[in-house]
Amino acid sequence: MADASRSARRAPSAPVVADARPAPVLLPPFARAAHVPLHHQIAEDLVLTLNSGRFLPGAALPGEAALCAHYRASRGTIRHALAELGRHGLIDRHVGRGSFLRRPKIEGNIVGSYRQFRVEGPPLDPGGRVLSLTRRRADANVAGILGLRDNRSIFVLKRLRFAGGMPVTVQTSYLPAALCPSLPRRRLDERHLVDILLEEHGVAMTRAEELIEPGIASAYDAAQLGIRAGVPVFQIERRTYLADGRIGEFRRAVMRGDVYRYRLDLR
Amino acid sequence: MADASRSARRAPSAPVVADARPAPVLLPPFARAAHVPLHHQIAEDLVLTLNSGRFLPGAALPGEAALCAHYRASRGTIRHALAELGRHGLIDRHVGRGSFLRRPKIEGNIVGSYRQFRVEGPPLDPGGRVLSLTRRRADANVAGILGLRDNRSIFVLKRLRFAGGMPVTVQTSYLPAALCPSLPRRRLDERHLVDILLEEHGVAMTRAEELIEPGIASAYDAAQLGIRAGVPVFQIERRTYLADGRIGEFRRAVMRGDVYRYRLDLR
DNA sequence: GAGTGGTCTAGACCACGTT
DNA sequence: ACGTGGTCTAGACCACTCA
Repeated sequence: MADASRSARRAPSAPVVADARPAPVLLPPFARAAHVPLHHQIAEDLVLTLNSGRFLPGAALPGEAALCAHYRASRGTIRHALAELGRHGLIDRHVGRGSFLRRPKIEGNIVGSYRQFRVEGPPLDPGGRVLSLTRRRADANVAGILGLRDNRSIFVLKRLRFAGGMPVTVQTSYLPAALCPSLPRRRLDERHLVDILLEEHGVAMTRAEELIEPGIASAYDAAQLGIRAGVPVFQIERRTYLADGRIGEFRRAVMRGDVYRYRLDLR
Repeated sequence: MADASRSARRAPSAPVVADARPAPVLLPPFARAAHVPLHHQIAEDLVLTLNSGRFLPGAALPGEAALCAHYRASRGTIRHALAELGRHGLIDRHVGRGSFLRRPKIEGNIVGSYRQFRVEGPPLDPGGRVLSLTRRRADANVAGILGLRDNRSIFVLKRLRFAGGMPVTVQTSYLPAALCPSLPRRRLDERHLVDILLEEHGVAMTRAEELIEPGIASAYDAAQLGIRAGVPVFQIERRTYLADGRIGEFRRAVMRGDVYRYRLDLR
């Protein structure tokens, strides 16, 4: 079907307008290997073909039936491979229309197609130096963020944290006191907050969300971190959620920009 | 099997040590709805159950066979749902052992389990004001980054880019001239570089990688961006790759920190 | 109406880990 | 030896899109 080298598709009676429809994807011969999952081989083969640069974005892939024939595989296996490509953002799939080589979105939106991110830098040591730990009533601001009524009791915890012994981030955490009647200073020196809440209070933090902005080290932060005031740092807000959707911790952190950076992979 | 409420498992002759093996997951009754894919209903049901807080991390899920019976669905459907949960990082799966509620890794590593990131802020307009466009020989630095031999011809393009008419980022791009014999200033005003390379030179950029650091606006950047010198900005390095792995563009950018921020979702 | 991808089933064989 | 998840097949019905 749909052999693009045939020019007959270009409606002979209509004026020849640049169709903007790229030539469909043509697959090279395929030989399956042993000892590696077939769906994986097929996915790899398709990735190689589609990334070869021989086809334009928007090009139509063969239908699933055609792929079954070409790869001599069942539809389930083909669909397994295609689903993988779809998740990786290499192709778009539409019922009733077909599968298409994805248009590169790398620039269109500021980031169209996600991929992965990493934080590059040394891993944080557990715990850290407790700079202060107080229990007080939530003001309207914090109460709003934590989703509490005003005047509820909260813990405010300031810690300096290290990576391989080097101070790298100053964190101020706000926690509803209801979650953890006690919060011994000692434990916070050497353990992750997440672990303490889970193992000593049965509170599971399942999800977190971070907002990252550039900032400038204040004199106070700089003194703690051993850097000069005014140098660039990351300012990070984190909300950590409990299983039921409530916020278990709200945290503001200042992280050294000379030690850490974020890496994004886009496709 | 493995009914943890039976205490017989705790080797009666051995001393009673806390086994650390959490109670297995017990599923509530399930009734399927109409008009929504079964695998999706099952996945949702499992998410709700696992996130309910009734089970500890590490708890074993029923085997696939048991799930088939419980949900009265075929194994393919069950596996479809489980694969989804696995991808979302809610469960860990191990051949020969089973599936388990995932242990929260949110803090252990600086980021144990990734999820997604977004850039929050207005989308970039295509094109932008060309501040300068020169063609010159690559010095050792740029040649090294682009993977070229010294003295190869490159384009150096400085652009001010906008979002909804507001200047938001200053970009300096380095491109091997071999990719695009011509690079008309005019086109760069109104089109994405990626699109120009693809449609006018048949060069497809398939992948990009960004490094993000905090920085401080220089007097020059600030003037272009309409902000004060010294305010925090993002400094972004981007390498964009061709299908064959070569670098098609190396770019340094300064982006307003008061307009954009990064959001990470961790699980 | 023909072709597309989405869903679902039933059954098979396998390598792996535990016991 | 047994149960686990991983792979693969063959066949069915559906809703959707397009000509």
